[in-house]
Amino acid sequence: MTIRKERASLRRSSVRLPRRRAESRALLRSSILDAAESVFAERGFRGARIQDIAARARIAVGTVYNHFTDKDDVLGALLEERTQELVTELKAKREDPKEFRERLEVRVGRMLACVEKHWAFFAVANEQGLFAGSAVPSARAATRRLRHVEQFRAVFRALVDEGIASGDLEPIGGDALARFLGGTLRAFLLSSLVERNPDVGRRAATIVDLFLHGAARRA
Amino acid sequence: MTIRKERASLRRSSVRLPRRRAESRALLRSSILDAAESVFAERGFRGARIQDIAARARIAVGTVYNHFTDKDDVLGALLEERTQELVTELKAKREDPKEFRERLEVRVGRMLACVEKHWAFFAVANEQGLFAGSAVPSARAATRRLRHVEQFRAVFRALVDEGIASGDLEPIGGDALARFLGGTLRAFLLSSLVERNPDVGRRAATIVDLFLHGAARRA
Amino acid sequence: MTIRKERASLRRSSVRLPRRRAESRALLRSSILDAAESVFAERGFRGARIQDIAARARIAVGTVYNHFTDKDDVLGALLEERTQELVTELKAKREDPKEFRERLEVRVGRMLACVEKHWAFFAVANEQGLFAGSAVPSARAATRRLRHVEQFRAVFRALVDEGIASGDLEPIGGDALARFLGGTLRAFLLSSLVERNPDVGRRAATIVDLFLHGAARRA
Amino acid sequence: MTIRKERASLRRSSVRLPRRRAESRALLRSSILDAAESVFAERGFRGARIQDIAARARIAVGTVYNHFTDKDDVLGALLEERTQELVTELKAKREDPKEFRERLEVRVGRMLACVEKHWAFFAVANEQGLFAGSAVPSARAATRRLRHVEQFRAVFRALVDEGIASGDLEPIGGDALARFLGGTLRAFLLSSLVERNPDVGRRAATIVDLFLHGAARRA
DNA sequence: TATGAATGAGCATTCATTCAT
DNA sequence: CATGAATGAATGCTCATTCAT
Repeated sequence: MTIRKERASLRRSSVRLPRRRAESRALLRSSILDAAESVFAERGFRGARIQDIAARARIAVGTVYNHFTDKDDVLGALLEERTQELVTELKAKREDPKEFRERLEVRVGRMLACVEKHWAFFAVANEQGLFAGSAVPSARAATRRLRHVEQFRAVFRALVDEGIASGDLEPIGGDALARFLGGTLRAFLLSSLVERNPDVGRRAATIVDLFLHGAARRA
Repeated sequence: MTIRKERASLRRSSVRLPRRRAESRALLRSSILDAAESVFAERGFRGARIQDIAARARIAVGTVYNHFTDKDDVLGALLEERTQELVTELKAKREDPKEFRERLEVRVGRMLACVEKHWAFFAVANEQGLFAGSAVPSARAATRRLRHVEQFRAVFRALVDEGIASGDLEPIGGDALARFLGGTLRAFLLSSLVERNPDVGRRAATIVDLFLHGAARRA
Repeated sequence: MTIRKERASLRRSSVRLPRRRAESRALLRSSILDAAESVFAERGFRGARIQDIAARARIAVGTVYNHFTDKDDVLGALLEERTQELVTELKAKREDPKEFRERLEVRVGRMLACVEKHWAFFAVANEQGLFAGSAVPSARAATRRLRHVEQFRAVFRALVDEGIASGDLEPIGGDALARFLGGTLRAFLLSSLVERNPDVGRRAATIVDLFLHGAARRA
Repeated sequence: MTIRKERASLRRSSVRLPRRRAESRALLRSSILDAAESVFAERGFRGARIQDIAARARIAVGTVYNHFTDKDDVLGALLEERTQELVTELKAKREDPKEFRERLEVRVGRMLACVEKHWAFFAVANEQGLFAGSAVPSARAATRRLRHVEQFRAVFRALVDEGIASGDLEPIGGDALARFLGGTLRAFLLSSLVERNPDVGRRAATIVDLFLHGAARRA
């Protein structure tokens, strides 16, 4: 309704209309992905019915198919989109502190925040084995997923390599450390999902501390 | 048909037969669970067809229903059975060393061995959120699962509590440490699944080391 | 958009425009029918999607519905249009020769030419049972079709009746002869579709010869 | 019911049961094909719903899929089965008369009888272009169909070649004559479908007469 | 009037479950 | 008990049709 009025008053150039259309198209696509994210999270990929996704997005089934070729495509697009968003968030930023431990804390904090926002995606990603292959869904999706797994791994790897380079981490295999970091994060991410503890900063500090110095009693 | 006749002619003692029957029944049940484990691991719970499970167990579909009420029941029984087995394996044993770090290594080692043997179960358990709730399959199964999750948690918790009690671990929240241990294990378990590195002992040492002292460069 | 503006600037007489409009309307309608003809021929009526027809006519789906009430109507209009055209072509013309055999040859020749031009329509007509009821699509269309079948039959019947009247054909039932003529034509029409033999005249002669004297060895 | 009783009284050997099963399986398959034949004939291939076929066969939808992989497979099997039956019927038999015209009459008569029995199949075959390609259904079915078309052609061709060899037919191209015969037959077959004239013999004579001597007035 | 995205009824196909043998 | 064919509800996907622009 609002949109229609806006359009009427804004009708200025022949370029305007297509732009609007593209916008609304993108909006719809995005709301389908949002709906899919939550339905996938609730019922798992196979348990999710296109009908449910459509209903949650308040559109008709057919409309889903105007934006995605099939169910696999919805999943693929979701992983693509969210992975991109998250990986961007996790990469180093110019304003990040220089000292390793602080850098780590900042970035782990960002990740926790992300997860809080997109916990549903994490459930999906986990089911799809994004954090470590488990089930074997459709072959088509599988190829696509590999790329995403790699992206995540690369982020953790880069983080760890930085630490090794700066002499802040033990020069054990970077791969093992990356996994260790991932595992530590994961352990607390999952509990965040349940507990909804809002103090992200403190948790980040705890995580980083355990990652760096372990659980052993310190003198 | 043939089998029944043979049995009839072999009838030896009125005690013998029931025992045989019970044995063969248990054997069949067990082989169905084995089949289910691998099929669930390959295709996920919803992706697995009773038909596939039956085929892998070299029996007819109907036979599955003579042993389990429905698909959910197969999953439930599988989780029950394997969880039992694993938890038993993970609990302290009398012959375990007394010193904490060694105790830990021995038990982590046992766990790695378990996983190697039952990697398929871990895939299933992971999908079912046994290690941290994600997807929400059938409600019926959900209740049952909670118990399993608790059993696993309890094992880790006990392990960590021992360490805290003996003064070997920082007295942070036992829950957090239990999660940390779980996460660290998980990180390496998953890679074991892929890499199939046979040297369990060395990996256990690495894991325990990281758990205790973290990844930071040591002086 | 552009088109509308151009039109607006070209507005010359109040009479002109409506005529133009009517013309362009008819043109569009006709191009939709052309598109429909080829798509129906390729995929059959039920297999043809309005979308395909629109695409082939280089218009939007909605436009099809501005000219026809529904898919059945497109088919109906197509049959109507083409049947009319063909029947006109097949009827006796003033310049046709008087002698029966020659008349026959001329008209069979015309028919062959028609088919060559509208082979796609024949495929459609055949599917619709225009040459002999087979499938039973929608009831609405069925009524309409009957009229077309009758028109075709009438043409053949008239041709044959002429021959009987002039004493050139055996006075067996006119209906049977009409069918025989139709069948003979059909046999060669279909091969024309495939072979694309351009010598219409010679084929017409062959057909007429077989129709008149049969396949038996002549002394 | 009857079957069950029979079985009880006949239970003799372990071979008996499988044989029965195979029989009932074949029976079911056959009744599905019968149902499919009539539904395809009524609504066309695409218009026919598996549900309709199942209903007409008085079975559940799923049962259709226990016997055929998909809808295309049902069509394919139908064409296969019936084509085989018909081609067999149309081939020369030892007891056929030696004289060409009589041979022809006998065989044309057999064909008419066949059609009367399987008129529905002819409608299907016609839609599928078995008698002359028109619509283009699924690619998978297409390959299969080609074989059937060829079988039919071969039968007509053989018939005509016999006539040419024996000097009873004009040595025009055998292909053209085969088509002519096919067309003539077809013309009357289709009318049989409608008229249900039972006197097969007389019609066969008429057809053969027209095929051999044409429609021209004889002295 | 042309456009093309949205709609949702309709259909092919799958698969958990039953049950006669 | 084991068997496996039959069942039919459930679900992904299609496509004729509508309607706001």
